[in-house]
Amino acid sequence: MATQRGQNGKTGGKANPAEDEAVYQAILHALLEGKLKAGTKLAEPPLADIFGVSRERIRKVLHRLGAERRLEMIPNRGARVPRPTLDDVRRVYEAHRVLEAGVLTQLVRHVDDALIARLTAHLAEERAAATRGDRAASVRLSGAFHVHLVEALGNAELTRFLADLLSRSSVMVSVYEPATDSICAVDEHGAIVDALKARDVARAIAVSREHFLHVESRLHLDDEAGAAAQDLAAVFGAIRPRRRRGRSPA
Amino acid sequence: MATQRGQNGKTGGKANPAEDEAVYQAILHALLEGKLKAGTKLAEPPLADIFGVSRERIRKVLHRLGAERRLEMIPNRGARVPRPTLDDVRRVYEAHRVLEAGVLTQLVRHVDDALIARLTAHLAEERAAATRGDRAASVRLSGAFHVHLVEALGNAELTRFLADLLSRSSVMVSVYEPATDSICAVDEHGAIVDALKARDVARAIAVSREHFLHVESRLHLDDEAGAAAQDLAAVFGAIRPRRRRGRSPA
DNA sequence: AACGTGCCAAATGTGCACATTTTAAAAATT
DNA sequence: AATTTTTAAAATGTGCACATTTGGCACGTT
Repeated sequence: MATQRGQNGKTGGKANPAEDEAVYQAILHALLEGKLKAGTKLAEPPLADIFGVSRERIRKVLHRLGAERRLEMIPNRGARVPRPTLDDVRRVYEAHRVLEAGVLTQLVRHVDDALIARLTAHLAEERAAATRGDRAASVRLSGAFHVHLVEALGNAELTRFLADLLSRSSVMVSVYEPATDSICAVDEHGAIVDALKARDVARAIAVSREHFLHVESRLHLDDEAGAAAQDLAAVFGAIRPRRRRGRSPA
Repeated sequence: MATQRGQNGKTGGKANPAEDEAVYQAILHALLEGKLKAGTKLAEPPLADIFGVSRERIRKVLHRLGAERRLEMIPNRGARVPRPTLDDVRRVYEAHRVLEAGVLTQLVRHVDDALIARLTAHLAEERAAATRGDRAASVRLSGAFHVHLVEALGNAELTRFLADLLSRSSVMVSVYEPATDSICAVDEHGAIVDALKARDVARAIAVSREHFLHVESRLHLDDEAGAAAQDLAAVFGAIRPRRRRGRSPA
């Protein structure tokens, strides 16, 4: 058997329903991790080769990521990792700021001791990570704080919006690294909790606003994203060693 | 030629790139118009037959609509028009309310005479439609008012969020018809503009909040959505008269 | 040597032929 | 007769074989 078929010997076989998700998660993870540099071309044949799945499998995932605006799809020209403008980043941060203002407005009507306790506990975690010098944990917990705020409302739609914004901004930090230190200062998060505790909407919003503007002001263009980014199999650690379907006559 | 092929005689021909969009728009429009009742099964073969395109074309569109959460996709079991719970509708309205609170908070910082003028003009349109008794225009303009508010911020992300919520709630009104009269009272819209004019954030938010709660309170279950909904070709006015690929032997 | 033109390889897009699963209807058993 | 089992038809999922388009490279012209 010279030519390698999909994954099982059958012609139109179906088989693994979770394989789509695996490929999707792999590419998404690499994207969120910042391993895929902006402007990188994601061609179907090499990816199919790397993951050891059929091309249509890759194709479906790529188009899905395009629909989620995580990849830039150009008709007849494939998928590329988007190169966000500085304005794009600002727009995302502004949207996050506006959304959180609404969340806080609604949240002061439902604050109870349990919520304050949870947020306070989270602040302790953040401080611990900060003093520990664990930068990765700091970034993660910093984002999680804002997630906690929306989740307190228990509205799946709003939670989804914020998750969308957060994932998008986390991609962008790889291009416009917003700070050498932590993304969000723990003190500012603490100030938001204090304002919530006092049921002071105006102050909570003001602090939140200042907080975001503070982060935005630190953004600066990291102009090393010229082009390059020719890595590919190196990004995904050669998940499955499988060669492309050979054309050898016999 | 007994069996009808895709759309051109070729086997793997590509051809019309806008045909996907046409089918997508047709189904989306029928969905937003409320012509497709909740729970209706959208099978691929009949739709391919109706629109006169290949099954994979339909397939792609269906999955896209599923990714947008406009259709309920069940693995190996196809697509159905979702049957939103009353909680689902409330959640969407709440999200809209919270989002608009944030928008208004940000908007009072940027109000100028031009914006007030535009909103006032829109209010005039709404009143005209109301006194004219044009219910369709009233519903449309009522939604457009909230769109105007976000668009004033000039943030594409926020505009997209609101458009998403608005389209979703407009689908739901067909199930839980929120009012026999107009969706939004023009007076309440006017009150929001007044508060904006006075740069009074708190009042603007309060009015907006009451406005949404008012609409939500009118929601009631229209329990005729048992099942039925067996229409199909009737919904789409038999866009293209083309019979399915026949199995006739000769 | 610089620019424009034509050609060839690679990549994307699409219909089709199956395999698999689901759904229903018919048949058989209790 | 009602319920379970069997069976066939319909529908969904997937790989593959093309057609179409794109991009680059060689060749020829000015």
